Amino acid sequence: MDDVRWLSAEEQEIWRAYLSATVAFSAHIDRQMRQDSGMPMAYYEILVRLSEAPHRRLRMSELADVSLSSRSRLSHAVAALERNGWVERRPADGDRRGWVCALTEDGYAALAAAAPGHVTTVREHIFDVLTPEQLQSLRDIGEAISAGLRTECAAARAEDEAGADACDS
Amino acid sequence: MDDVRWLSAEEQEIWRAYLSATVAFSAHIDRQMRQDSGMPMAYYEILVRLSEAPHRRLRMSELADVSLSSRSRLSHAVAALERNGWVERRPADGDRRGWVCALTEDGYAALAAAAPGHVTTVREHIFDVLTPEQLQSLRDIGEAISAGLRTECAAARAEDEAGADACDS
DNA sequence: TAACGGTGGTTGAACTCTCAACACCAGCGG
DNA sequence: CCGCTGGTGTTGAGAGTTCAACCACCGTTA
Repeated sequence: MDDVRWLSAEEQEIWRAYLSATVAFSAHIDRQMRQDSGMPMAYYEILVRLSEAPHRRLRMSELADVSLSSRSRLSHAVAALERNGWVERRPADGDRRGWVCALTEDGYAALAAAAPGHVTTVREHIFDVLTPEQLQSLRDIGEAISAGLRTECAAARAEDEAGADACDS
Repeated sequence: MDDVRWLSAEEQEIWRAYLSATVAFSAHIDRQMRQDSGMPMAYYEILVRLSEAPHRRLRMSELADVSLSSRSRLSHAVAALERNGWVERRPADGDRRGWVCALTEDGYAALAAAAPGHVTTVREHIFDVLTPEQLQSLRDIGEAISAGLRTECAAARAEDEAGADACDS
């Protein structure tokens, strides 16, 4: 385990460029969302995914998967959103363990109010500063990284029969 | 302000690819750092920047800038790192307002212990899954996004004489 | 020297996230 | 019918972040 493949000087520059941009931009977009709409980006993502689901409702576990959050985080987040009157929790029919989370009219209105500012921020800082070629490359890069994370989870699950494989988001 | 330039279907796919990858990867690398070294990525970044500074020490404000964190966050973080014995705070000479933060030997040892696992994770999920062309593109993309964020700050400062321009990281 | 706006840094409260239990139920095998 | 394993979702405590004051000090100006 001592033969670490350290980063070359050029690799370090690439890694720093990636890290700086993603950290700074995610901070920027999160701050924009909090200031203009009073919720963090993670909550906005939950509302978006709900709004795109059939009947604007989703099982908690599915909602956790698509909104890129852990189950525990989703539980806390939905509790907060419910206090705002933006979502409702109802028992799932057919499985007395499960719950479905449904977007309310107020929640949809809050989402509609938040969307313009969010989209404008994304356009200004991503689509307006990158060339079409860079955007295509960005898609490929994102998919490659996501695929790499998924295959690591699969590999960990396969070779690790002792459970607890730490691969939830 | 009603003419929002919404995202096309293809733009939405690109944005989703970017968002999924960055959120999932940052969660992954943060979890790796917490499990293996007991500190979040933000703290590791602080130690790294300190270790690269002359005499392994830096003014608080400079440290905040290079480690991509707000002043408040850095204050709390350095307080925690100081409790671990990994950094020390000393008054800055020449300016009785300021403080310099210095990496201790224990802090350097903690950084050296954390680095291999961190670098391995970065290599496996970035450099091993992307082509040389994609890596070059990733650097350009990161620099373009960072530049866009900086120019927005400059523009906001220029046209906004009422102060409070919200451009700290 | 006294006032004053600007900078450096801290603090505390509220909020969000993570982690490790925990409760509950489904499905299956004895 | 009971136990057992696994999946669903929640809870509470602790850690980390944000935001809005706040204090102390600098440099400038009157």
